[in-house]
Amino acid sequence: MPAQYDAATTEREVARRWRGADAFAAQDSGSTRVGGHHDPFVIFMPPPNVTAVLHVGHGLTMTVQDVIIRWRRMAGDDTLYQPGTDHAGIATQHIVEKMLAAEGTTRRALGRDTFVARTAEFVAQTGGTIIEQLRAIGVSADWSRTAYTFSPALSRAVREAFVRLYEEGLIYRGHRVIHWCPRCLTSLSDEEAEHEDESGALYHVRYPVAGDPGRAVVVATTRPETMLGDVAIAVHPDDARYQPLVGQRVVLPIVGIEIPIVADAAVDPAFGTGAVKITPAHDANDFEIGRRHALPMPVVINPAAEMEAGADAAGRVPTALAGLDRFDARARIVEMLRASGALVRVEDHRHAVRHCYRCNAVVEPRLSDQWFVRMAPLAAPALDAVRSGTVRILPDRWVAVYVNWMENIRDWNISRQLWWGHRIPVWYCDACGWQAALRDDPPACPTCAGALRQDEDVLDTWFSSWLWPLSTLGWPDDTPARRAFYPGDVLVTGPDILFFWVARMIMMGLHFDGRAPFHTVLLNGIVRDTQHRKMSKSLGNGIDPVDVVTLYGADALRYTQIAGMGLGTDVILDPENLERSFAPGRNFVTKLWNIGRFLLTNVGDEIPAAGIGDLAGASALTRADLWILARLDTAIAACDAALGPARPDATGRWTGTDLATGLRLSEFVEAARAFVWSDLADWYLEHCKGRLAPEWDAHDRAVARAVLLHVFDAALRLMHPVVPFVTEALWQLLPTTDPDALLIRAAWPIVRDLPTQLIGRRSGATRLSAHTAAAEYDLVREAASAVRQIRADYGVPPGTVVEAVIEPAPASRAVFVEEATALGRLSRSEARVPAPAGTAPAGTALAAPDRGAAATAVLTDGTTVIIPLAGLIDVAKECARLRGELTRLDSQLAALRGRLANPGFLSRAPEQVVEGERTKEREWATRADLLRARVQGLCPT
RNA sequence: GGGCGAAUAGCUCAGUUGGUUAGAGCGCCUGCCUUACACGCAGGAAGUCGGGGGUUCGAGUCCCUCUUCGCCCA
Repeated sequence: MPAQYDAATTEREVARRWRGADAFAAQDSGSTRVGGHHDPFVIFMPPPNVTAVLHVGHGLTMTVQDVIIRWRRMAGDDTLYQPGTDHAGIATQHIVEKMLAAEGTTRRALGRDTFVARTAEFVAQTGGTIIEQLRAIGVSADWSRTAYTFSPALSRAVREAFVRLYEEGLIYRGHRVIHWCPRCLTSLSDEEAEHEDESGALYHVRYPVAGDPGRAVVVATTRPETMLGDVAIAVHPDDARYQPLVGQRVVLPIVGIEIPIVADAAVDPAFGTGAVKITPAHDANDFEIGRRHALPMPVVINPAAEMEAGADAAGRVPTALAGLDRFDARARIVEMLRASGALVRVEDHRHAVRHCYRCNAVVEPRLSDQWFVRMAPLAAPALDAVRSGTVRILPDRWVAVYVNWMENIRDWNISRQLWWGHRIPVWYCDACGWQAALRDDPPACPTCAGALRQDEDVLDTWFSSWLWPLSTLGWPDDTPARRAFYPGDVLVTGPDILFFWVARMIMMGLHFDGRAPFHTVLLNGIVRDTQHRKMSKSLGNGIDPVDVVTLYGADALRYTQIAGMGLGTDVILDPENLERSFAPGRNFVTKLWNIGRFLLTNVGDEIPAAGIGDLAGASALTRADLWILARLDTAIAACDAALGPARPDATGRWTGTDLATGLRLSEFVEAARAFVWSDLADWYLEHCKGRLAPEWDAHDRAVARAVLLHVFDAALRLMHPVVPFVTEALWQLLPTTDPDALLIRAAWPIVRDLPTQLIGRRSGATRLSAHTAAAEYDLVREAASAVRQIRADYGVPPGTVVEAVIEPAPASRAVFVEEATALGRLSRSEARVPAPAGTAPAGTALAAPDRGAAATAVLTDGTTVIIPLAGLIDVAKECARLRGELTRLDSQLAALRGRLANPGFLSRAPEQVVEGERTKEREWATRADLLRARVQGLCPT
């Protein structure tokens, strides 16, 4: 075995083996739902944009999913990790349009069909990039099922869904003010128009009353440029200041026309002056007010966000302003208002401005015709699914956010004025006015046989994404995959697409299948830099996971991300210092490798004659063996507790604490890591060094080898979901591994029934429970630590073997007598346990070492460890050390005794707690007495 | 403006229904190339649990309040 772990070579080799064994493949026939023998367990990968390159956000989410799926695969489930990409309408069209621009052409010059073909070609060339990158970080999805939202099969699902919803009256065409991105030249949904706080201004403008120029109404607005489209002023009906004016008319400055003053309850009397201008074509609220009052809706801003007299706006845009960008126009209009004296004042004003989530341009509200999904009927069951525990959200604080959104749901604009996407399957007959949504392209109008025209727009990409769990499994058809794997289990993604995607998938699953597509939503954190800024391309603070894989290996990347991520918390990484960020992962992988190296070189190729069960039966296990086996059980239990439960019980609903239990991957990896490093490597391996020596008893050496192999094998299984490559490579090297077996499909470790009794090889006829033996070994470890601490305190050179005299507490005498050699090895000491006072020959106990020149430690059970350190000891220092400890212990004891003297505590605290405190009091008192005696014997008063 | 959440060691976070001496990783300090590993080993320092008040035998944990920060929705 090479001394240095070579991640690149190993990962390539292991990946090849997995590929050769088709290790990621899900079996339709394996699911219990279709008569198989394994519970299905399904994760739908959030499809990355087909043009995307892997970033740390993907890396994190996909790694989380992969850890979960590998865990369930080993636990025996029939796992499906469903991968794929989405066609990303706006983003992809953007990229191709940029390429065209570089070639000096445009999509309009090419025409729709040519442009779409060109884009498809681009996707075909580059679309596989992110899939290859995901493979490189070890994502074990079933790549044979890789789906694509724009594939014929998934497009059919999209069309079917549209037509059904249309037929059900849940899709309709609406005429209203929507969010418009003037750069992408398309409409956006509410979710795609993101709020961003900006400092702006509130302009107070004077609108003189018609026929009475002395009087005026002052309105406050943040967008003065829209005034060209004003059709009214609105005030609250109860606002006493304006009541007399309602019904009168004011003169619109600059334009010079008269508009009415209306009363509407939607006006907030406390905002600004309490009077607002109404621009129905350019503000969603104003649109509603305009409709209520049957006001005209003149359009004064064009799709490119330039001032232009559009529908119903003849004469409203002065030539001086026509063609100006909306922000330039704002400045000019403010100037004009100021010059005419209409501008009363301007005050600073912070407000949320909507921006396009793709290009960040300021969104322009625009009056237009769009297709909408009626959301309330779909939201009700989806809301109920979460409320009833059919679907849980982790961390559970997101439930409130989900509920809040669902309760205030608004209809979803699904039209996009793009060419790259699923074209809306609605046809119009201009001749007779016939209109329909159709599953198959119609040849001609069924009513008048006239020519048909298909809707020009395409669907929001999310309209295909919300079908993902259904469409990837073959919906609308009743396929074997769908029968086996729908509904799925866990959905992992970032909270930023909770509404965009997760909530809508739940709606579609419930609507078309009757069952939610998964029972658990896990929202992971966001990857940020050390200044807590979200990593992004535009900030240039990103980390390329592929770089990390090259430098440190995929395992290091995965380990670092998982270990650094509490449930739903952000992961902080330093893009400037990859070494600092990823060293923990690399170091852990190296540690595992070196444990394997030690073990394999010492254990050799022999398969142990006996398994753990046999050894226990043969009473061959030592205290240390039972200790490490007990620690392994503890670790497995801790890992299981951190990860599970995998699914709700037979009722199909999460209840009680299960609503917020499990999928704590950082706790899982920490439990496994602590076992590997702190228990196995730091203690058990060190302990075994003596037993593996050639001169050691052959039988006990064989026992140690068997235990080592068993424990390391289990450790590799526990770690495999997080660091799959190095664990698979090491596991292949174990002599106990079947040549055809793969760790990826090996069984998840289970807590075993530890042998309940031990007749220790060197402990005569002592019968001990495994639990007691393990607890006794903890005492040995405590003694070793005490010796090490004294060594360090007194600067004993590491090579020097010191003498350690143990005066055991009566109950621990046998332990220390039997484990003296082991203790010595762990602490570089010659440990001896003198016979109890009275039975030892005079002068052999503690006369030999000068007690005055010794350092002392008192263990928790009352055992005293004495290290004679003639020449090194400093009585004053030792006294200070002991007195310090004694003082600390005494003050704690005083607090404890105070509690036990409190009648309220004794009468009201549970018996168990009181008893625990009493036990503690006895132990502490013993220790304090021993320490006090030592101080009195050693220290001058 | 409405809603949700957070504040625990220098940093990132655990801390389960109130009950040991509040933990982990990283970082920091000291000493070590002890033949698996210096990507390591051993030892160590470090927290008035954001401030104030309350409930309780007992509060990091429950309640109120203030401060600061984050997210979602208008």
